[in-house]
Amino acid sequence: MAATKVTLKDVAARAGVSYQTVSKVLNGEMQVAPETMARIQAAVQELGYRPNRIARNMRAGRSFMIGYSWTQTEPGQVNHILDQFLSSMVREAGAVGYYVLPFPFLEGKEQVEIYRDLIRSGNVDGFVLSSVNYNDPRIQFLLKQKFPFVAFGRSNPEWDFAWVDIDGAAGTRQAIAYLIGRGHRRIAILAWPPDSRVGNDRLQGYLEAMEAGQIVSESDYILRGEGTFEVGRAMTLHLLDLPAGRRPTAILTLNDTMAIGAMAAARERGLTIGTDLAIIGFDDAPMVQYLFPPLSSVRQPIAEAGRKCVELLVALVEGQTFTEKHVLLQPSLIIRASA
Amino acid sequence: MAATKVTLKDVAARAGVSYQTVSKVLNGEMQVAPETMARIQAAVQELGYRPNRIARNMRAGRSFMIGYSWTQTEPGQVNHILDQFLSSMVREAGAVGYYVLPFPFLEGKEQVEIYRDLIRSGNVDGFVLSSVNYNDPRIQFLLKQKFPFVAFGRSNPEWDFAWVDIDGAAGTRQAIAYLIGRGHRRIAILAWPPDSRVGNDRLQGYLEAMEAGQIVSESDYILRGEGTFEVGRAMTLHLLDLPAGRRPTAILTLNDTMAIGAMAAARERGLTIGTDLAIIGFDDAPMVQYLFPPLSSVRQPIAEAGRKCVELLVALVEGQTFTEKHVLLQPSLIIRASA
DNA sequence: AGTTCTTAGGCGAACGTTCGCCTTTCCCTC
DNA sequence: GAGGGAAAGGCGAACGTTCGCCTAAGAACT
Repeated sequence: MAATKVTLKDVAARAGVSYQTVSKVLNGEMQVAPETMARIQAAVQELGYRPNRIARNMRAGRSFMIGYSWTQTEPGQVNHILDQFLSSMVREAGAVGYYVLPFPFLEGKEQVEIYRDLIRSGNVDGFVLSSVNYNDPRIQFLLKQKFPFVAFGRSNPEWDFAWVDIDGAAGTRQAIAYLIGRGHRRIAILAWPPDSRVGNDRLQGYLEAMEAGQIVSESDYILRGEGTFEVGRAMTLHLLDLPAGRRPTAILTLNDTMAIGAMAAARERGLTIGTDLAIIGFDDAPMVQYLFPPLSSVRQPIAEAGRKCVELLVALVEGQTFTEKHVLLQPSLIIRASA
Repeated sequence: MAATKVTLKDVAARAGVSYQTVSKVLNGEMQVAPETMARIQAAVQELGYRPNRIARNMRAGRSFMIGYSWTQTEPGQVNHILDQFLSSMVREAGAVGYYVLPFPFLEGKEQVEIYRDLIRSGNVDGFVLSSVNYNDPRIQFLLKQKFPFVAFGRSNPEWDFAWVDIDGAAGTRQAIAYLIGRGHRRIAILAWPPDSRVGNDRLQGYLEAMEAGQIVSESDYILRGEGTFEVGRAMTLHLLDLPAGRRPTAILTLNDTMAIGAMAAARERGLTIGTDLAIIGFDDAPMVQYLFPPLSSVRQPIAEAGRKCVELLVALVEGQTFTEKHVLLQPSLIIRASA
């Protein structure tokens, strides 16, 4: 095996030049005689030389690492996002000479400490933040430190920072417009508590689309709660217990888990999903296409978001002047049998 | 902001000692006068010093990084594993001073090249391998290079390497034993092609449990195919079309996606799942508890596997003599309404 | 009184790069 | 024939650590 690491000096010795010359030649910073070039390349090839990344980073005073951490989902929830998002970040980062460094996600006061530590120890050149919400302490901290970062998700509008987000309102607008087009008028939405920025964004789309369809959105069609199966089921049962003329004919939920809860409730009430009651979810988790009936849902371009986050961050880190520091990606409505 | 990084020399200047002394004191390799100690600690605190990880690694000649890559799932499949596995690796690694370095997963000939590059560039001290199968070229390569790695999953029995795996046969044994205990005799299994080591392992458990229950396992109850919804559905339709007296009363599948396909098939034939036909899946994906009816499945201790992989790898990297280089973890059967 | 031991800390070197500046050679031009 | 410039490459230094060895001074022992 390559028991002993091959260094510039080994290559230089074999090629008969100084090791600094090898470095410059390999980095294209120097013109050498063609035969010297050939000797160096041969030596590199034969010894299997690769520059030591640690030494290089040391010299550069940078790590070429992008810090990323994510909330681990509680059991019963899926993080189908992670695979796509992380994979695309890793790929995009690799293409421009960076790596992604995952680190544990902590809640509360300690959370910012990890970021501080990673910065001070020179472990990362920048961060990508996930699960961003209002008043995010990480954003506050990083802004104060003037340390490069890109948020996947928006936060307080008065803060000035780079972000990539999915246009949730556009997603719900599409869904509602579709339902209206199918003749629905009594359309309910299972939304999230008002402290969720993502939830508010998506709810906003519902309101806009209802207004655009000239439908007065009744307040008892707007229910808020945690995005779980149980909450989705309970809310739906509540809606289905309204008097016949007031019972909604369609329900939009802000995630798929709630939609599955809604489907369970509809089944309990003996309704046929898709005809008696239309249901549309959000996220398009991989399995929802196999539900009975297959669930219509709003799909988010996650991989694209990961790419964009890295692209923006690298531009920031390398001080490039770039056009836009905000990227809003469009989700798409996937229609299946449930609506 | 900490525009300029704080180094040992800054701390030393403020504490009035040489920077090497600061280093030794912080690493507990030197006794100093209590007041000197206090001055040093005060300086560290005031300046917010953290050792530069790159410089430290450079000196150590190691990266303290664990390379990891995973197969990105095709759309329609979930990688519910990744979140748990990666989170637990990151956590465990962090606890012992390591980080996890994700890198792109490539198929084919290039795959080994990435590993070679990461080794030569000193990027990682070891690897954790996922999606291991027979004749895995990565294992062959790393064994030849004598480079530390731990596989999550077994491979060719004649190869001697450290691995952590889930006892798939034990999982299917439990499932079949349960079905037999419930009075089932005609039990089919939807298995995978014989080139899948994981699939063969799980199938083996089926065979053993059938034998233990003194049931002759009929070859037409053992179907093999890709682990998709469509294949699961098609195989199940085939089984349900057997003559009445030969039709299986229970089906075990090697993953949840096939089980969901099986459920769809049963529904198409007008059967009530759980009573007319028992179905048990494998993996216990987060959403299967919300299916109708909720799917029984075999749950794997993924987080524990991630922890163990890191534990073994670090022991290998640091040359510790350790007891066992093979860890076999036990899955558990989760019974819900489908069986 | 000389020797050894212990305590407290200093100093140079090294890890593998990259960067800036220097030297040598050769060719061309006036 | 002196001067200039390009081409080809060498050399020292630095990034921030850690490590091994050295020194100075006082205490303790013979």
